[in-house]
Amino acid sequence: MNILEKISQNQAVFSKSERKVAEAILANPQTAIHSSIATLAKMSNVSEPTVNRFCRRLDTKGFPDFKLHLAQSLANGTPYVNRHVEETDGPDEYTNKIFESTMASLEVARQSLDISVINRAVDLLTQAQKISFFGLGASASVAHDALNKFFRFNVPVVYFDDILMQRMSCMNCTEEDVVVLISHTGRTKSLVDVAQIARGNDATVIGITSKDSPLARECSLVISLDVPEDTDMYMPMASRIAQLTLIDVLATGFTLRRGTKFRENLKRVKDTLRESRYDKR
Amino acid sequence: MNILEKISQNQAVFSKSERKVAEAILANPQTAIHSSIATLAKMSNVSEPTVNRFCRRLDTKGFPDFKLHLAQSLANGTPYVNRHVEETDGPDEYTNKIFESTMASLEVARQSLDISVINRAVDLLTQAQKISFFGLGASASVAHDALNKFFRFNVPVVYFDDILMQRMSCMNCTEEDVVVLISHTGRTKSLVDVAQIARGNDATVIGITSKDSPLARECSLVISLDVPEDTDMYMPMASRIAQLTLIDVLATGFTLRRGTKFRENLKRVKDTLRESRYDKR
DNA sequence: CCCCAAATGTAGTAATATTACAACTTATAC
DNA sequence: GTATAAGTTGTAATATTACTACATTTGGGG
Repeated sequence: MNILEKISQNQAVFSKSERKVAEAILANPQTAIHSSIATLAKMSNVSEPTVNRFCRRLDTKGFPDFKLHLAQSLANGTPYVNRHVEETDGPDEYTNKIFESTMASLEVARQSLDISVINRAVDLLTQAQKISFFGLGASASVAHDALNKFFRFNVPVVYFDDILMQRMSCMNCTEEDVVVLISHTGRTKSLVDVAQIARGNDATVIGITSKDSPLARECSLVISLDVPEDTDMYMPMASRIAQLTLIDVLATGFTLRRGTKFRENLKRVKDTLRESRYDKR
Repeated sequence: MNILEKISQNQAVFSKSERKVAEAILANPQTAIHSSIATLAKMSNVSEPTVNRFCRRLDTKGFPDFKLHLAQSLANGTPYVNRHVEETDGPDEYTNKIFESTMASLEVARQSLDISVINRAVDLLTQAQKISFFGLGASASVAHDALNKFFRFNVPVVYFDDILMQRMSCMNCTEEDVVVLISHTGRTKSLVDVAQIARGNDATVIGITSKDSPLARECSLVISLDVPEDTDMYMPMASRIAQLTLIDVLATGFTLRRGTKFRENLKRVKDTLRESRYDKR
């Protein structure tokens, strides 16, 4: 637990002098971590052992250990967990909050991932005759991105953000095809339909969605991403980034499974792109 | 800057013994922060002053100060930027490495951002009669995502991933239009052309690209994102995530500028979407 | 092979933190 | 009100830890 919060919460437990120390630290934690026990004692107008006792009361081994904990609390850009954007935030505030909460969501997503499922998904993708990526709305751009990645692998790959095209494409599926469906909520009706159609034609359906959703129930394999979505803004933000990172993971797993020679191919693709570019000076 | 990155990057600068220290720390940073200089010296098979010199070479005041920095690096969910995926990595390894390096890149991107430029960009976007988002390849899906976001704002917004459509669209630009061009390298020829056409018609051109690139030179305003791209995989990964997060920032700035009433509109858009969904139990 | 510079280690010194204990404060019982 | 015990705080001694100055070693070039 964050030691700064701990200090402000345990105020009641502290003795008079200890509270002085707490105040001195809270007033300027950044200075505190760069001070010696003597300096901090002076700043708080108490003796050195008092500071030491203060540290121990917070379940640290002593002053140096306490400083380490404090340093870590300060390092986390997110001292107070839910850094939602406020009405009154200026550009620097909302920029930092969005970046920080995006990073935090990625961390949560990473921890919620089931590696064995990822591995299985990579298995299925490498064996596929044809891969389709479908999504709608915000998830459409994720599917679009997946197309861009897997297209380089020289595998037949398909992407549509049009419901009818998605349905028609799935009508012609075979059991050797893999269909990847992307949806944060997993409750988009037409995407659930697409899943059923694909399954009806024996295709393998991989869902990148939240578990226990209607879509999840129709999939052969579900990669569930439990990302806390910031609903304040009424737009998918963090969920989408997590999905994209997952696509990166799948693409990387794909290339690793294919071996070194395959990666030389990739380099050639990249080299070809260079012709459409201005030279790097 | 993250001191763990610094250690792995500066390997070349270190002397033989210093490298031993670096290895010992990288092998088990968690232990390192709880050790005294003597313990760490033993673990690395060097003398105490060597450890001290090692710390100073990393621009810290000494060993205790170094430990503080190290503690802060460990506290951030983002251990190393340079955790490249290896040939031999298993699914859990490459998954974690990709998530971690993505988070690290976001942190780097955040620090490289110029807030005043963001603020200016939000200004321009809110005043625009029509907003266009153009990108090619991997950046196309970012533009696609931007479309999805800004479309909800009830502003005329346009997106094309087709070069000809992009050009034609820019032919009809006016000075009240804003064109946002997305490109990691900023060296894609046809996108530079598009910038010139748009500028020729007095439109405002915002570039989300790397600074000092040919594209940057053609833009009215450049939001530069300096993200270290992992080139091992020959695919844009981190740069794209940073671009998307930047889009989130711009969209958020946009809504904040428009005020509360505007945000109620957004809620209605979201509520409308609900009809296409299965109910949440 | 020798010299010089860089690197590393040794031993002493300085700083910092911890402990033991004494003095003081406060609360409570009589 | 006073005695006493418990709790709090400070002082001074001690132990730990980090740093500095200098000696020794190593390695590379003439």
